[in-house]
Amino acid sequence: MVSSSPHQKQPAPSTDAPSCETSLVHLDNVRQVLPEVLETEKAQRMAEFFSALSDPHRLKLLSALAQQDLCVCDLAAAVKMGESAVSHQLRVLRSQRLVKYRRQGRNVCYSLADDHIMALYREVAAHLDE
Amino acid sequence: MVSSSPHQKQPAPSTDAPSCETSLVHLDNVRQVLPEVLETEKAQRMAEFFSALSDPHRLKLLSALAQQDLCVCDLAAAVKMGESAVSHQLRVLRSQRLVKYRRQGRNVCYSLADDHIMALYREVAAHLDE
DNA sequence: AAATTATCTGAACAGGCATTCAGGCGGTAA
DNA sequence: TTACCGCCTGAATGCCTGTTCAGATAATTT
Repeated sequence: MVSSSPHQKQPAPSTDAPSCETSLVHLDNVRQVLPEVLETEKAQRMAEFFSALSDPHRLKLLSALAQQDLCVCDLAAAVKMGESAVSHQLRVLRSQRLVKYRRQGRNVCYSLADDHIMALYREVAAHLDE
Repeated sequence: MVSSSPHQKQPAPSTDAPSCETSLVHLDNVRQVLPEVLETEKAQRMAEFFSALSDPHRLKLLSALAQQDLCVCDLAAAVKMGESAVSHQLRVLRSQRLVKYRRQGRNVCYSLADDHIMALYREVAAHLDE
């Protein structure tokens, strides 16, 4: 740790360029944190994952699957959506490997990808109920 | 558990209306799962929470704050965004109580709301690296 | 084979969200 | 007080996302 409390004007940066358009940053703090900031690509992937969970219908689908494996038409009935809409949403969940599926006759049976997901689910539920 | 494998045509439902437009649902499954499906309001709140995490810039901000508390202009420098944009994003994070803030002189210093958030963060990172 | 059922897909439209720009507010220093 | 700095806010624009409808594909039944 270097200096920590806000704003004693940085005179002239020793090595790097100032890199800040308007405000006077605390270069020490920034330099310390910068290498730990999530890389863009990783941040992107993580954002896509959370994005898959950021829809109430998809969360309902997951909560239904947490109970038992179900085929598309049952899911549609359970969450009261059209089957096409469900199919689209399941595609999103699949793309983030949140659910698995297998054919059973002419139905397609969906299930949670792993328990891991449930753990996360409960973690958030706890946060919201705090 | 009642019957579980797909599609032996339900003849006439005993009590409830069929409630499905096109496909033949497995009423047993649906009835069993239905009461466990996330209520709309709760699903909504949870979706909003995940939505706050579904942006790479916000995740970068959080990863920076995970390292140490920072004021807005430092955050902007750390994640290479404009300060106004950062401010808008911080508002989102605040609205979900992901971050706290306090004034320090004329700066506003942000920090993670609780460790809880970090646990969740790591959980997801693990899922993505699996 | 033809018909039926379950699911998926693509295009089109509507609604919501992130970014930018301009300006405002609160705190600090001269 | 006046000037300045850090941060916030609101409106406007462009993009991304969810839903719907129509049609396609796959598996089953007659």
